Amino acid sequence: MAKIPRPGKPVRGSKSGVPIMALFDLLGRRWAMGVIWALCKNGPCTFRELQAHCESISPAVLNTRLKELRQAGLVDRKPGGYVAKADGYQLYELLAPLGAWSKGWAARLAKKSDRSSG
Amino acid sequence: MAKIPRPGKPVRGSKSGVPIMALFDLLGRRWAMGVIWALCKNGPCTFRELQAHCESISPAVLNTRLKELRQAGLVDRKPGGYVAKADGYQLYELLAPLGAWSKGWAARLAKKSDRSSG
DNA sequence: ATGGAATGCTATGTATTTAATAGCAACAAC
DNA sequence: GTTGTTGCTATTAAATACATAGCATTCCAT
Repeated sequence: MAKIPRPGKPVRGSKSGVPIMALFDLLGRRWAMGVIWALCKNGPCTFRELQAHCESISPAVLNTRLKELRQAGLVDRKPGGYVAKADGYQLYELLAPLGAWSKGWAARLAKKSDRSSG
Repeated sequence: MAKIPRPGKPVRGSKSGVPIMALFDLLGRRWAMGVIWALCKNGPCTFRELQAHCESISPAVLNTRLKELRQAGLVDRKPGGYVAKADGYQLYELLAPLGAWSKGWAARLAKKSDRSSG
């Protein structure tokens, strides 16, 4: 399986292991942010519920992401399903503003493509 | 080349094209956030300067990310180099808190691995 | 205890993405 | 015309993700 990024250790693309680079390595993987998002929005979920919330993630990838997020201390597994830990929620709260911002961004992009295509 | 995610259109892993999912698709690619980070921290950069700031990104990937970020309206190319556009800076400002947070996260993880490995 | 249903997850084969490296075409200075 | 910088492409290999099937375990009703 993929090497799991850890701050302080060399990370993909960074010898320094600066924390933000480790974080970007962790989050810059398919579905990583989506899983945190889904987990924090919907509360504790079973594996299959989480899979449903992510619409079309494959079990292999979900499982890999969950392992990574657990090793990163963001997610925990309890009897009954997966839960975001304190750090996971904090991260979600930092990510949350992106939700609102992305709507404006989408609108601006839509306008732009109006102009360029019609 | 990879399909570029656009809000409002089906995105990898999401039929709905909800803006946040499009954004996650865009940012959930290797180096995407790192490039925005580097560009906004260091100001306008030439291709090769950007490459240097990212330590070890390959030109092919950098070029791909830059194309995507330009299409997403986050980055612009001017004579003399690449610049973050307004949306790019806004996104950077939303991402910036992750920098501080990641240090605490790193510290907590380090403690945890102390406990588990020694 | 047997049948079903849900659970978490692995296995497999294929496609996509990224990496690593070399190198080209355009331009500028000398 | 040589040397250096620029932005970028080509190529080949490795890593990652996808899609699908399916297994082992647990639960519950019968």
